[in-house]
Amino acid sequence: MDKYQASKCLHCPIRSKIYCSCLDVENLKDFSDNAKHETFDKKVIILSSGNEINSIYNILDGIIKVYQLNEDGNQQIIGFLYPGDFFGSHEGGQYQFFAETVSQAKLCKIPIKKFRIHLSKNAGIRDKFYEATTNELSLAREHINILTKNSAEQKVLDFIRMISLRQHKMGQPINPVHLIMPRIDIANYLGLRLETVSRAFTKLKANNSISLNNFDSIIINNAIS
Amino acid sequence: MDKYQASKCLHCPIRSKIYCSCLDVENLKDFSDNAKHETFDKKVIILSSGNEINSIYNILDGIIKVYQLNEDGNQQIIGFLYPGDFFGSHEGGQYQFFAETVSQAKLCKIPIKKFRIHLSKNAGIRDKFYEATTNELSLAREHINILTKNSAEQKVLDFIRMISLRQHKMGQPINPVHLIMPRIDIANYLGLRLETVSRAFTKLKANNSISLNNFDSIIINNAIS
DNA sequence: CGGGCTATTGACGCCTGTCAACTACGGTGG
DNA sequence: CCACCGTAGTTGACAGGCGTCAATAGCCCG
Repeated sequence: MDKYQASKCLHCPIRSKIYCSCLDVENLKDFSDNAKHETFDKKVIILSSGNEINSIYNILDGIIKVYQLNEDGNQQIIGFLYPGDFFGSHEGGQYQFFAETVSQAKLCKIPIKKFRIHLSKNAGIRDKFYEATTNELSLAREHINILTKNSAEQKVLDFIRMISLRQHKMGQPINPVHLIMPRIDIANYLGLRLETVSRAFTKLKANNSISLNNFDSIIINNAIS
Repeated sequence: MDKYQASKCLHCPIRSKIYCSCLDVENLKDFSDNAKHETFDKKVIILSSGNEINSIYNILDGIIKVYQLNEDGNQQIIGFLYPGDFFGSHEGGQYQFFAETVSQAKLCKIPIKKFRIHLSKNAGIRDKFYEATTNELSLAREHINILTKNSAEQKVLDFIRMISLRQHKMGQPINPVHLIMPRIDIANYLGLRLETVSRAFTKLKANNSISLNNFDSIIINNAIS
């Protein structure tokens, strides 16, 4: 069992891209003992705002959307997470957001109590973790930048570029861009309606800014402008 | 000199609302020795994106706007800071944003090297600092929530409420709300044009949602809806 | 009193939201 | 294998809201 667990983290496909990268073999084994891999179907809510924080999740495979409910009870998507991202932390007793699978997903789940022990005794993890938070902050600000663009076409193009860079960071090519999430989620993220997003795609095709293979496979024709 | 410096932090009007609150007398004196108070006119750029990080600033009095330049070179305001807020940190070698005074402002400036020494040896400050970063993150998400509202009227009303809460956190009453920043900055923050913001104010007055004393002194008539 | 800056208001065209119809794709059951 | 249905995406028509350009009003400061 121990052997299997240790190898689980040792052979983790995303370890180099996450806070665990700073762990030595000893600590990694400790992590392995506590980490549990789970697979989820699409459209499954992993955690909900207001629930007691009990675990932190690393994404091994698949895409997760993170959203809040605004005062009217409407969903507001604040981000899409990819393999190598994690979610579920951020002090305080309760989760401040919802996390839901967009596609089928494989997650690595670590009890928050165990995780906090690592945080307290390992400065490396602490730093990585702080870094991850500031990274979230810059993603939020990038989101803000997109939201203040004044045409739907520009917002959608920026969105596609953002996803393109995101998948590039995971070692995949810039093109084609795979938009796994449905149009309605893109629209929500951009503060638009799905019809408007659909029209923006049509215009971008007409512009030759992009080409579509399928709904979800897009080629950005011009890196500029 | 030392005596004056120590009393500077001891009598600091915002100390209870900032990371310094966790300092004991000894460390406070150390802070005092390094902290420098400076007064700035309105519309003065305190720090610029891309510049080497050399100081961290606490706001003693006045309002600061924080902005980025997007790819077109346009200003995008990402926040307004009030007394008790600070800015200038966030690891990496360079500032990632611009900070500019909106009103006349009084700041407390601390060399980053000295500050990092405190960070490394004082867990209390470290925690407070991490907390401040997550707080920034939730402010950014609140901003995102406002930006996705689909009417200008709603955006402006949300903005006024946000500022109202902000000044309440500083111990001032909810009403009247003082909008120190010009309409053009509000418009920029909300992703609108200043004419649209102006019209939104007019509509909100007609609705009886708000009343205006002056341009910058506003009463929210109905806390609900 | 005059000049410059900021805010408001007006006119108009375009873009986005809304409602609705239609198409494309995938899965299920006969 | 095909018919059917449900879900997701596209397209159309129309009205209202926002951006744009322009003129006017209000305020501060010299």
